[in-house]
Amino acid sequence: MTVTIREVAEAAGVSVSTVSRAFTAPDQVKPLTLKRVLEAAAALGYAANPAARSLRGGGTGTLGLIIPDIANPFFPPIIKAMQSRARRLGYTVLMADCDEQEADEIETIASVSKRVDGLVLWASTLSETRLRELAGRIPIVVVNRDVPEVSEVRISLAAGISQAAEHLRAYGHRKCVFINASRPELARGKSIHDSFEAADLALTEIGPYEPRFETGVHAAPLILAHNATAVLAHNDLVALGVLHQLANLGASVPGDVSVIGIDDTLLASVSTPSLTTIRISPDELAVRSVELLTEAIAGRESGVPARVVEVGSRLVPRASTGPAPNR
Amino acid sequence: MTVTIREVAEAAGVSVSTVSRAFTAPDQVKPLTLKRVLEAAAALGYAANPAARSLRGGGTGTLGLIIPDIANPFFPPIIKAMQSRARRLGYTVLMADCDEQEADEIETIASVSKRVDGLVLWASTLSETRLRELAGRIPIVVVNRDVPEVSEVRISLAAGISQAAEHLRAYGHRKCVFINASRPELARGKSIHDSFEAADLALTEIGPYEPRFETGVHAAPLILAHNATAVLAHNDLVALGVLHQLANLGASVPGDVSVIGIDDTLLASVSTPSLTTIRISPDELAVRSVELLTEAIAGRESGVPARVVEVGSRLVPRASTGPAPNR
DNA sequence: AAAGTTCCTGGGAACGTTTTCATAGCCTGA
DNA sequence: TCAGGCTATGAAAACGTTCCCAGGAACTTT
Repeated sequence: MTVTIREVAEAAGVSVSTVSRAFTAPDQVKPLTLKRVLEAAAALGYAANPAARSLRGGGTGTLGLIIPDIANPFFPPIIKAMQSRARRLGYTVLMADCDEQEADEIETIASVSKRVDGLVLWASTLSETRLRELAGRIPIVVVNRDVPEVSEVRISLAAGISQAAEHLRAYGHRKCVFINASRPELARGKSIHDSFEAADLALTEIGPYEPRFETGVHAAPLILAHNATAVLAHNDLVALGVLHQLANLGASVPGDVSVIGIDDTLLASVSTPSLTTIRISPDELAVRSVELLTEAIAGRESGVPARVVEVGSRLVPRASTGPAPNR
Repeated sequence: MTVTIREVAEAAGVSVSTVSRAFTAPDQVKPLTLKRVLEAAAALGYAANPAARSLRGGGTGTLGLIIPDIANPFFPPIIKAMQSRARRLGYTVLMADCDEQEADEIETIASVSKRVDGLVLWASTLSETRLRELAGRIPIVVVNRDVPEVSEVRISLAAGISQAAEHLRAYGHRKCVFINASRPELARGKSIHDSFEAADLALTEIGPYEPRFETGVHAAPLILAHNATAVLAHNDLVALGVLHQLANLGASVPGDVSVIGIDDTLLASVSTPSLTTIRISPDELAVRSVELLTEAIAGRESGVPARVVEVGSRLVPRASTGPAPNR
């Protein structure tokens, strides 16, 4: 049924070794022979069997991607970008969602790790010990987890946050609320409070809550109660909750309150008003993590040291921010 | 480095055959022996090598899922549901996005088809001939493509559409605009016009356009120009474009115009006002397609005939629809 | 007690590649 | 002209399983 290397060899009048070389090391076979082999292969519709190849030890040609929740609109563009990037390097991406559950993540990793050459773990729920142990068995790259001797892609919101503060200050705002639902990247480096203070903006933090739409809904009246004229939300989804409830409360955006999200998901660009937000480039995230992972795979034997790369952010001003109201 | 069946056999004092049977046909090995093998395997941390298994002919244990665009918020919940369903059946899901490009789809299928036991093709761009030819080589299930002798999951919007019509009629609407961007499921069976006519509602169709946010933006003034008090949009995204632009034009929703979307994506539940929409259950879609595919895989040899199953829809009333304005 | 069954286990081939090693032909340089 | 090196090719082992086949042990049945 399925056409193997042997049949190609027969058709081309060469040995299987030569056919194999024609695909994996074309420069080692005489041009004329190469042509014959390639033509025979094309005529028969031959495609190498990945199982046999990886059994022999050539790797699986697949990169694994473990994501906490695909339904979070932050991830699809990243997955997409990783796929196209990986494809260009000859890899397939095996993506798995693990519902933010540690048990699911462990099970998923176990079932996937034999099928891939390496793993990108997004916001893993695993303990540092477990991650290091895993890294000993298979090349991994973690995103937003700081574990020694493991390559990491680190998101930095610093630029976006300080741009947001300046943006609000330029609009004359003085009081801002931050709706916190625990982003690991905010716990690092210069604090969000420092950035806002640097722009001479008073920042009140509320939470931590769950990162859901309802959190924004619940937070909206608190913003008004604090007499704040601006909000920075944990992410776009929470910001949309704020927008929703402010409308219900009769407060206009940006007339009475300016709202800023984080992530620049699809949600931000299609809301009414469209949402000013802090963008983290999915393409850059994807390119970096694939780069780090292929690097780790290539250096598996030779022991290339782990690397950390930082991916920045920037403010994308849209319609949900504007001049502070005069009081 | 990696632990194989042979080492387990040695540790348990049995042959490799027995170890293999302990995992693939436990009832064929004596309980005591089984216990010894399982313990040895656990102690060594043994996990079967999928490459070897599939090379031998046991299938890959993977289902392929080809999607036109993951960034479309309709898909993530489906992918998620398919994964959890497949996992319960012992399968892994290999998802690939192909950007709605036929060339990408062909390439993707080629690179993926050897790694999976079967394929679910969502809204494939492939010709019917190609699909049938593909079906001859590997079990496939198509979604929303009608090709003879190939199993299909078919989305039916009939129920949702007629509920939408009745819903609007009950609110006193008489004129409605439909923003068309070509959904194959609307071209089948009772037409959308018939459903609206049955509810005594005049329906004006505009388009076809591209299914984008901007399409809704562009369509909004046309709705007012038509003197319609209700809109049915191609999907939630387009509906959000309408919402956006109606707000800019000073028309209130649902005060002046009622808006209905299709798909019930995340967008619908987080917009302001929240969007009345026609829901197609992602879980049912996922369960059905996995079911059909595993069926096709199991019946590969025995030649089980292709099946078609229909997945229904229903209206989810939210805040974007209300009483028609008095004129 | 012999013959037939059933149950459990082990040996070994096969799956489709890649890669090491060997070999044969050819070229280079003195 | 011949030693030595390079190039192109083939033979065969190995990767980790599964599964067919065979055989021994333990039961039944007569």
